[in-house]
Amino acid sequence: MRGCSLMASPCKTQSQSSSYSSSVVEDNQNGLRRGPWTVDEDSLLVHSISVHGEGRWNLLAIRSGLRRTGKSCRLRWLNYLKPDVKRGNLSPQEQLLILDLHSRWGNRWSKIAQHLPGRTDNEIKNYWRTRVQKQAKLLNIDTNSSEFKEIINCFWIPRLVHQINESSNSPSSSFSSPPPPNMPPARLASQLSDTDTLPAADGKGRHFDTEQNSTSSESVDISQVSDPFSDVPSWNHCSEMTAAGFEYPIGNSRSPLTGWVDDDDTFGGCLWNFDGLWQF
DNA sequence: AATTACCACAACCGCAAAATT
DNA sequence: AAATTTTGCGGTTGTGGTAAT
Repeated sequence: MRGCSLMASPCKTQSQSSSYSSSVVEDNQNGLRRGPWTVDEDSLLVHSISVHGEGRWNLLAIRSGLRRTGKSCRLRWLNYLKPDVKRGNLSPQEQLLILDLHSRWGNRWSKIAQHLPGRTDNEIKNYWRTRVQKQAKLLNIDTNSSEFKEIINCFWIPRLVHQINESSNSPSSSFSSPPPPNMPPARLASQLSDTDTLPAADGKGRHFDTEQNSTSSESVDISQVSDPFSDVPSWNHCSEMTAAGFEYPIGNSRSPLTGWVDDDDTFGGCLWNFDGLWQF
């Protein structure tokens, strides 16, 4: 795997991280610190929260003696320090759920995160940007386009389901990202309750693409959301073109060698190459 | 061995809603 | 009721690690 799965502490030992402050910026105007958190700061924040509890972040920041904004403290706690935050790679089940929920809710990261125990909106957002949008970019397709959504439905999701089935069928599977044993199973979209549906309008003025907006302007019909684990593929609505083998969008002259494989006959003889997505 | 490019992720920012005074 | 503060969200940027050259 390239890169570092985690930034501040997991890539480093405690002592290394303690000295990991070269990039910390001191705001001269009010003496506040910015940038990566040190182990000492983390300890201070955790201790302060254990004493005063969560909330009132500005006050907490002052009480703790941390020269950080309340906002920064809140973010650090919620995205990293909170005990139930789950670290590590997203399981195929989680990826599947993200794809499914995003198709319905768009960039409602926090809402999506509510259905992935231990995962933060930031993590899901990063996943989407670094994995999903990367693929879209490679294909020169807009992630909001119907083409891309069809690719998700016809290739990506089936591939994930395939991998999940494979890993469940063979305990010794070498699948690189098995679900954590103690993790509560993430609910599938098809298992969401009615209260999970979107209201007619959230009134928050959040911005998401118009197509998503139009979709989310009405309650989601759960019955129309196929179970991705079902043996009956939900991608059977895919067009003849994609079922027979996806063709590049008109005008896309990119070489098939860079992102596609056609050596797997599992899903119609032509598959998007997702391999990189599995190898975290 | 040094440099460059890319990647994943943590952290910051601006904005708006909600809560409090 | 208005003003102020706090909280939460989504978008964006910055950083360090690693692979490639």
